[in-house]
Amino acid sequence: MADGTQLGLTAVIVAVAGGVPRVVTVRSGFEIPRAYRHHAEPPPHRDTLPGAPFNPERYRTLQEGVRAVAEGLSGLSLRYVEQLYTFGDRHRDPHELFGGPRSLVVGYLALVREEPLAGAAAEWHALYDYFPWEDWREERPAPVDAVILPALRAWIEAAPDDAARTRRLERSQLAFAIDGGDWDMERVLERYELLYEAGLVVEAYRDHDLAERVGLAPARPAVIARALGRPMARDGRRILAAALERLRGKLKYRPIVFELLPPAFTLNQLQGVVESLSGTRLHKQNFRRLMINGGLVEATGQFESQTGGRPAELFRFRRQAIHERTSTGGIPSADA
Amino acid sequence: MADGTQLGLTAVIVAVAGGVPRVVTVRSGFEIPRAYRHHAEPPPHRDTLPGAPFNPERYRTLQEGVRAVAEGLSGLSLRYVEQLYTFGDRHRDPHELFGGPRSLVVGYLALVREEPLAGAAAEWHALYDYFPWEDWREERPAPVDAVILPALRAWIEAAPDDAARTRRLERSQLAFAIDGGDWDMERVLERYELLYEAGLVVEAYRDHDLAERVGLAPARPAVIARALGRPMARDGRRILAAALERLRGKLKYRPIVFELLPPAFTLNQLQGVVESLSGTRLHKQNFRRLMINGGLVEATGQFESQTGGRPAELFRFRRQAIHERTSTGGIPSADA
DNA sequence: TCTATTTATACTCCAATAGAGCATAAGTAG
DNA sequence: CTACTTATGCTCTATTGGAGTATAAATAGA
Repeated sequence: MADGTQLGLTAVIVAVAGGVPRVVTVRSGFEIPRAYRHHAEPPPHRDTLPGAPFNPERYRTLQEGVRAVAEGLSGLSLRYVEQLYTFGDRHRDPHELFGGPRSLVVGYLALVREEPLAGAAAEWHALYDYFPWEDWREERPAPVDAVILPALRAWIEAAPDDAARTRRLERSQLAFAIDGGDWDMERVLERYELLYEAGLVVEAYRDHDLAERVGLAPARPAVIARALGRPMARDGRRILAAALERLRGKLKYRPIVFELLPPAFTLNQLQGVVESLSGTRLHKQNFRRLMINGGLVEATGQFESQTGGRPAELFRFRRQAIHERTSTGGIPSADA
Repeated sequence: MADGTQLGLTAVIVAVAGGVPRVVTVRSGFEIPRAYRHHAEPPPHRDTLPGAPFNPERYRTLQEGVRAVAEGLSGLSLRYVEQLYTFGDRHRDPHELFGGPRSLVVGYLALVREEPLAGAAAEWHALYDYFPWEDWREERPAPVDAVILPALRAWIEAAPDDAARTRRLERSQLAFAIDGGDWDMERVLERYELLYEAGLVVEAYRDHDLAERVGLAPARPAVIARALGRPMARDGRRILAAALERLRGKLKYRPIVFELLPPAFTLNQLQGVVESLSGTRLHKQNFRRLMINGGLVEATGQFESQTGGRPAELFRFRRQAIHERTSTGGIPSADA
């Protein structure tokens, strides 16, 4: 921009296959500028969300812009696109730390049916590799008790004053259900941000370290307790967290899961996709009841026999359901 | 930006007093560039949302940026700030149509307790002056049946082909409950966008007309059925619609109303604020039950006697309620 | 062929919640 | 003292949501 900032568009492209939610990443083209080579090695991790600077001459809307970029990089056809958030914090991007312009990124969520990737440099990665603390389908994720809670307690204690301590404690309660309370599956972004601030994800270290090496005031404390999850280039994981949060929130009241499924599917497949994204197990019979009585799906009369048991009827999404206020679109409660 | 776009920050500052939700506007400084004066008069309507270009040197985050701008222009202290959406459609801004750079705007929602405005050029305006079809507290708003539904039907008929007709019909059903169905109070932005496209708000005409005068391809059909509601400068009403939609959506599950109220309030005041924003009437006894049993508020033991009847107990917000998963934060159902 | 196992589907039970209304309390205005 | 207004307490009932039981229809292996 005229004022020395650059506007980028970034897409979180999500698909689910075999109960595993995945996201498209591309190889990062980031190189540390020559002038700074003696300061630092290139960051070791390169998973990058597909994106590009916005070209205002070419595209009438931002959404057209991301669509073109994301479809170009991945070779996929996006079935659903939704704006997430615009990120513009200083010092969370190595480009900027090495003297590049201040970068602003508009993040988008895109849903597709999983297919092999055409783009040379694009690949699918399991979503929960980036957020191992978010998948509660099998059991309470091990890192929560083993790493996160103790580290958060230490971080709370280490607050500079009482007011800060209280704030840290309240945020930890809300995001991670520290000291009892319920874990709210939707607060994905809050959890990531807290882990970043508490120094539990590598990106916090990277940003801090780079800032220091190029002589800028560190944005965050340098205390790194332990790195959790697979990192991403730039601010990628933060955008990804926003995407998962939006997805989980929307599952409850808008029928967007169907964008991830083939035209005909069994109720078990449907449930599997919902569970994989929401990160919890659901009560099968109630899920059934909700989908059918809620009018979200209708039977096709055809059957799938590769179920490993009794054949399952194939259903299709009832498009009219969108117009019916009763349909919650939804998710029943979690189930042990 | 380096690529000929400009990034602006815009705030929708909302307060409620006496059952009337209001929003801060400033006088627009927009002048038609000299070179184009012979083409057009300045637009007649000047209500403008407070905003300014983002200064990346000065502010570490976008949120710091809007805060400073909005507090500076209004003299208010913002109690709650939340990013809404980033708008970047071409041809929806007179600045751009007259040869200015492509403008991108990050919209924010801000909540305050209503106070007199210090800023010279800032003033409060009733929110529903801009969206007369959104206030269902007293009765079904007159413009819906008198203007909107007939005009939408004509617009649907006038579609260029069958596919477009179907799309227009489905969107109208969803947004305006055309042909029966329920009016969904939350779909504020969808309704505004539809009215814009159907030529029922003056902004559509303004954008089309300006585009034509400066020799650009018209972005929208020129058919203007009738102008509804008070217009705003630039893309203001669209951002305002996004703000109201977010507000209505959030009322249901996050306790944000309290940001609009004094520290102690009667349940009737609380209900009045919720009703004024959600645009519906609620069942008083059930609202009471939900607030108290849900643990959202606690009695102070003090009483307000200026009620016109039996004195009402004053309550305060229970901050801990945020941590309790049970509290819906919420709104009971509508009530005739 | 028979049996164990797996998955699908139907149905029931019960507790919690939400919508609606009635009744009473405690003020104010005439 | 009466009529009216708003506040507050409580009940009744239909709906919904969570959990469990029972039955159906396939496959795999003895």
